[in-house]
Amino acid sequence: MQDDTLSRDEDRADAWFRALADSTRRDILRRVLRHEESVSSLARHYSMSLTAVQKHVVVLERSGLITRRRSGRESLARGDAGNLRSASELLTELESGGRDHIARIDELLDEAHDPKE
Amino acid sequence: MQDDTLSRDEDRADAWFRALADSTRRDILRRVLRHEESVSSLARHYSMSLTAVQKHVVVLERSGLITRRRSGRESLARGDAGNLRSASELLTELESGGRDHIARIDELLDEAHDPKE
DNA sequence: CGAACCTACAACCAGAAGGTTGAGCGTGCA
DNA sequence: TGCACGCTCAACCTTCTGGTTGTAGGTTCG
Repeated sequence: MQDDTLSRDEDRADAWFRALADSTRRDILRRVLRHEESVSSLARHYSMSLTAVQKHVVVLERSGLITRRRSGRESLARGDAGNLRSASELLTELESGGRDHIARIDELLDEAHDPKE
Repeated sequence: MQDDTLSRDEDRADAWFRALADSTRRDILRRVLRHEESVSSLARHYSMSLTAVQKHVVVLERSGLITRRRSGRESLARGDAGNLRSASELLTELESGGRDHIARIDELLDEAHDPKE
């Protein structure tokens, strides 16, 4: 469970959209895009267990849409605007239905950075 | 087949990103954004059963990212640029903060005792 | 030190996802 | 008419998801 590099581009896109396909995770992402927040602080906003929220944070982290740093006993999460923008641009490219947009999408995926290296 | 209104906005967003979180479905979407294509024609591009591809098309259709029309014995799928744009804009909104949205969600959660129905 | 706090992780569970095969129905055509 | 084609649906299987509870380790502070 620790050795998946999300090597293939399509896998990375899968992870982005899968992470976004849950309203709780989108809400967490909105929050940590504005300011760093700890897992337990995040958990107080939702009517589910701390563990459930922690799992959502892990999903977001592994997708690359957020990063985390340790501060004492807290784990502070922050949104990764770069990767979110890459996901957004991938959609924009789909939207414009460009003929050679597939090559363009490869570019976008290539410039996305891996989570937690 | 169109009585599933996906009433809440968040449910619609869930469906959008869930539909996008699969590389086969993204590929189908790319194709039908360019030109209408039948289910069996789409299926010829992939190494899976017709039924599997048909299910992917149904997922895309129910998410609103594609529409279908009947032509004789064929079911022709076409990408819905409007809803795809909405999904894209939702990401852009996330990207740029979305303060109002968070406030509104907090209100709703404060009122509702049972979120998530 | 001891207590409270934050995080992590394992085990478990119900339900959804993604695939298969097989049957069946409407449509087009030789 | 008969038959191939395109699609749909049901049933089934396996894996993944999203939630739970319980246990435990590291950190802060009285």
